[in-house]
Amino acid sequence: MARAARATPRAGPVESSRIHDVARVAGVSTATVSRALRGLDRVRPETRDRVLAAAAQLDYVPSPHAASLKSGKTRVIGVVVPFLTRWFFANLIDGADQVLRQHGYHLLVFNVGDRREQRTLVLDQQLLAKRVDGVLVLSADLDPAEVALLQSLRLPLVTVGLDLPSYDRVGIDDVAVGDVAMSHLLELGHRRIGYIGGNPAEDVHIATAVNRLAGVRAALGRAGIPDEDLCFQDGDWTVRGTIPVAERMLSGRRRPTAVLAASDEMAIAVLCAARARGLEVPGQLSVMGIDDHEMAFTHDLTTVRQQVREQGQAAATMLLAAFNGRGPGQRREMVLSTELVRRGSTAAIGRRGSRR
Amino acid sequence: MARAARATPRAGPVESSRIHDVARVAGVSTATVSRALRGLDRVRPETRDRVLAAAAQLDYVPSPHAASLKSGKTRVIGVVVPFLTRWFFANLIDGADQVLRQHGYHLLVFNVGDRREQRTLVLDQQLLAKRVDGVLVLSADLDPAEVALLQSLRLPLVTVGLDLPSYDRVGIDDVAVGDVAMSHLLELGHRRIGYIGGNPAEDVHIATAVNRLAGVRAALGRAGIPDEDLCFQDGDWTVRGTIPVAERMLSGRRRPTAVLAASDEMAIAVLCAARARGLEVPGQLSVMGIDDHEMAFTHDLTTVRQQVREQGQAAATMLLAAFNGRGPGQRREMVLSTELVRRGSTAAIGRRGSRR
DNA sequence: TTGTACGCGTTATCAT
DNA sequence: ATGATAACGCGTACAA
Repeated sequence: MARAARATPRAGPVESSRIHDVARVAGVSTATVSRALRGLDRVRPETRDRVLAAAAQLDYVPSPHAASLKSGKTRVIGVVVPFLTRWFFANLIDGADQVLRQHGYHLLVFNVGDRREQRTLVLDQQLLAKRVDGVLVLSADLDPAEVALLQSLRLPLVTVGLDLPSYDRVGIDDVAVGDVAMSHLLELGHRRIGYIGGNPAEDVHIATAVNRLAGVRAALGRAGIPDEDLCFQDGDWTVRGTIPVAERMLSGRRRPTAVLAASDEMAIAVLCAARARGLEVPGQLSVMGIDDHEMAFTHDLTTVRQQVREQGQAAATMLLAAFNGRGPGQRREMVLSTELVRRGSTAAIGRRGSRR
Repeated sequence: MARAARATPRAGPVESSRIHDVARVAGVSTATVSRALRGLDRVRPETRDRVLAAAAQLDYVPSPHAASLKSGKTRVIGVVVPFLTRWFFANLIDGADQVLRQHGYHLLVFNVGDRREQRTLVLDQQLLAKRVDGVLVLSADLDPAEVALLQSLRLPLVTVGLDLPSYDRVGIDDVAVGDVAMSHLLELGHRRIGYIGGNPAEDVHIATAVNRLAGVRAALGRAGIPDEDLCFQDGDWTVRGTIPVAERMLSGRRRPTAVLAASDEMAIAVLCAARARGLEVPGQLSVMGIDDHEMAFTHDLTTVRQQVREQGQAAATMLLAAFNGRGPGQRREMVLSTELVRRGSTAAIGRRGSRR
């Protein structure tokens, strides 16, 4: 504040001031400066004011490196994420960042990609060990060696969208989500149904893929749908990658009357494939996704909403709790609610249904 | 590598080894260890091997804080960005990250939001000063005080999507982009045309808004379109925020036959508004965007493509060049090419045009 | 309540 | 080619 207010940036290289300078100006020792600035007690109010004034005057900011060296704390959180650019991950990070920033923490992003590149992460993890106070792992499936590595760091760690035994966890009930979604299609009278799930052989979203599929199967089982009425395929969670899959599904002999995809991106791919084949949605084909991706409503896509940003916030809050001495008591889990969002891409079988 | 290979994580807290331990095991001094590990010369190959072996055996990783304290280098880049979650910024960051990671740099994200919150950044900038070796500023318009602050840091800095005098810059030719887009609609015979631009009073994308508008006006001027055939509105670059704007534009007495939006997100909002009013695209209304957002093709949206990830990569490369002693010679600018992408949302006036 | 002095783990300088 | 040692800037016993 004071800094920005000073309207006259002096010329010449700015020698950033050190704690010693503040001590000199305030007429105290460096130890007192340190205590005063960090709000510790055992400092006379009057002295504290003098120190604060001197610090403000000198634009003093402690060197984080020197502080870390001594204290072992970095006020930096490592975020391990497979993709920065996907809606889901960007929103998780955004939510976490908002909370952590408020508490004076910064985010160091470890954009590890899929498993192939992830190897390069291993070394980074080492770096991570001495660079960060805690770790957020977002939907990146880790192999046992990597998990062992993380454990050896003995760092507070919270996962989102995956289940690492013994670590705090934030997520949604993916089984219920799959069930709710499929149940919606069943209630509309659909029987010949396609499902595009995540590929469990992939490296990301594994738990999500497995659990949503389990929910889907549960709903189908209750409805007593025979297997020959089903068409299951695996997608890669993206629009582009799923289009060929969707085309295959829509071109079969016994075309389904409804398709559920495990993500909205994949559902949008189904919409594209349907448009390419001249199929009317929802007249000839109902399409449904999961997530309520920010673009879902632009396609009038029925879906099951999850609160992504909120999950990021919750994960960050858990991490902060771990810092504030919530001992290694028991593991914490937080499951956020989800919600069916009916839009125009699904309709009762036989009815024409009108899309907004 | 060696670390991950060791299949037996020992129990008990892992005392990470220090340079002193490596020196002891290798039978040399810490100075030699430092030289050997950093690939400096003046180390006998044989000695280097002994050091490397000892380091591997001990899983030694240098403390970045201690190294930074002494060397002044952090191997961290600060990225100042208004929004993490928007496609454009996420892809810029992703591109930059890919290049920087390869060179051993990490990304520290400064998600500053719009101007209101940005104030909180000011203090962070101070932190930034001692934490990072360089700065990437992405389309965030900074007020004079903030610019002065950045300058006082004397740090290498590259901007993307804005023009900070005297700093390296990566971008596209937004004037040409606006011109090309509007020219496409004009060539299709449209005369009554709507334009949804960015609001120049906003804090982000200011230069983009101004320049694209200038290109649009240039094309209109050449075509001699009278002002009464135009309808200009400002959007906020997002789908949600632009829908009311689009609805207003489509509900006027003299509805345009074509609408150009300064971003694909805003163009998608126009498509939503058109669908809500039952307008056929492109039969009754041509719609065009700019960017080639990842979702543009799902709406079969004609647009002008820019290479976003590549801009991030280019900016990172420039920053690296600045580190490698490209003296303060002259300022560097890099302008990436753009390309008209014709899809099904635009058609010649009067013709029905068929959407895929 | 305040000051002194040491140590955090590394890099850089200088001597050998 | 290698080693001894002094910083780097801060936090914190411990002494006063």
